[in-house]
Amino acid sequence: MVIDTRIRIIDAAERLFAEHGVEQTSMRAITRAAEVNVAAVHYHFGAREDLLRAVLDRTVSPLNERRLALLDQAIDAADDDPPSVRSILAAFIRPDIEAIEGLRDRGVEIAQFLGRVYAAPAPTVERIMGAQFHAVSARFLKELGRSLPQVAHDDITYALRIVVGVLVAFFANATPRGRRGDLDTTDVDVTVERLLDFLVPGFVALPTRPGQRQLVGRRKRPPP
Amino acid sequence: MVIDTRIRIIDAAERLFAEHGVEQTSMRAITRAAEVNVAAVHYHFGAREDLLRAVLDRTVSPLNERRLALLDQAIDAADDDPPSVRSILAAFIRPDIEAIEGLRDRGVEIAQFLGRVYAAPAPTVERIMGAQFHAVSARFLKELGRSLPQVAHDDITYALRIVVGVLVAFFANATPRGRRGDLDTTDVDVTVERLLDFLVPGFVALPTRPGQRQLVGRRKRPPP
DNA sequence: GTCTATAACGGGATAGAC
DNA sequence: GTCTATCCCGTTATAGAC
Repeated sequence: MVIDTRIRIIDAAERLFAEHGVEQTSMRAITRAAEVNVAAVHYHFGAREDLLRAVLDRTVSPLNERRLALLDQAIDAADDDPPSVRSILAAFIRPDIEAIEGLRDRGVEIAQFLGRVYAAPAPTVERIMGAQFHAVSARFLKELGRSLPQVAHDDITYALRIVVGVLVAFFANATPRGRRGDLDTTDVDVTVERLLDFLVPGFVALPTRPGQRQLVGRRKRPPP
Repeated sequence: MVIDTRIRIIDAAERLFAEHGVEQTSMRAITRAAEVNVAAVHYHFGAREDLLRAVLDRTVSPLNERRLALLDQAIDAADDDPPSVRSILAAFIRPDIEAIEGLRDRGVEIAQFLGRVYAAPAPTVERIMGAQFHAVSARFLKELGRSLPQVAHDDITYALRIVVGVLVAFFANATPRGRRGDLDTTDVDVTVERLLDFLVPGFVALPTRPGQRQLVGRRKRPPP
């Protein structure tokens, strides 16, 4: 074995999926980039979708595991109190920002990849990741509900969805290697805090129900 | 002419682009749906990208025109003062929400279409719409800068990008015809206000420069 | 204006030699 | 494990009959 064909294929696929999108990347493009024969990928993975599964398992699944781990940490750190909305959202956001930085060393512009996967998952991606995404968001919704007892469940769902959208926009426009000095993500802490500064106030402004104990800044619904 | 082949083609293309994405929609699928021959589209439009241009011109461009018109209205309504951030953002997001409702009558699930176009525009879409998107956002950035003189230009750019992300999230999850009672957009006013309630606090929390006259709720950057 | 037929190509998958 | 050769499909685009 030269360097392990299997790994070379996953590396190339990961990079090309990120760059051009899953559905726009042909197996031939992947094998060309990996300098491997077309048949090798069928030998090692089976069908195209199985290769996609291998890539998502290595690249996206760990992000969700880390999200849950950070959430548990936040809960522990808060003792018996419910953790702050900020700390919950930090657990949700941070793994992606870390990944953007970390994967640059592998030459993978993961940001746009995640943007696409989160925003408009291709049917194949949906099949593979759907259950996992659902489980993670269910867990975060539960914890957010505990920290915001006066906010209706639907409103929290809605707000978390917005968080995902913000990540998508953030990723989709993250310039490769910070070119154009555009969206600098080189300092993970700064980037996370900056996003939280924008998002947390939106959660605080969520409408509260009768026994409101929440905060200021109530919103007015327009006249009916 | 049966009903005008040209229109039938655009209608079908619009619907399929929205449903499956631009790059995933073949001309054959379009002509099948339009019950038109494959060659007809070449006769009427030329190449595939020219058809795409026709669809975007009819569906997305009017949204940007309306954005600018609403922005002008907001400026007029504020007399000589700079308009509020809320009114500027309302002008930005309202046309999309209106379109989601309006196009349902044509059977077009425009929401997912816009989500894809805004989040990760295909290269072809980028070629066609890039300049227009840039012009519109430049205009809004200018006005936001006037209304938030103490906020750095980069931070406003950053925040507007987040707004786009919020729209993307909103679109991506808007269920067809409000099925699953999920994200109800039947009342445009309510939907717009709800989004603004989440977004405006984030703008208010943007960092201000020395001569700050802005507001409360300052953020801390983490230690370097 | 609308059709059929076909050119020219790229895609995923597999059989079978090495 | 890895290669070549090939099958069969769907794609855009065009030529030419009607």
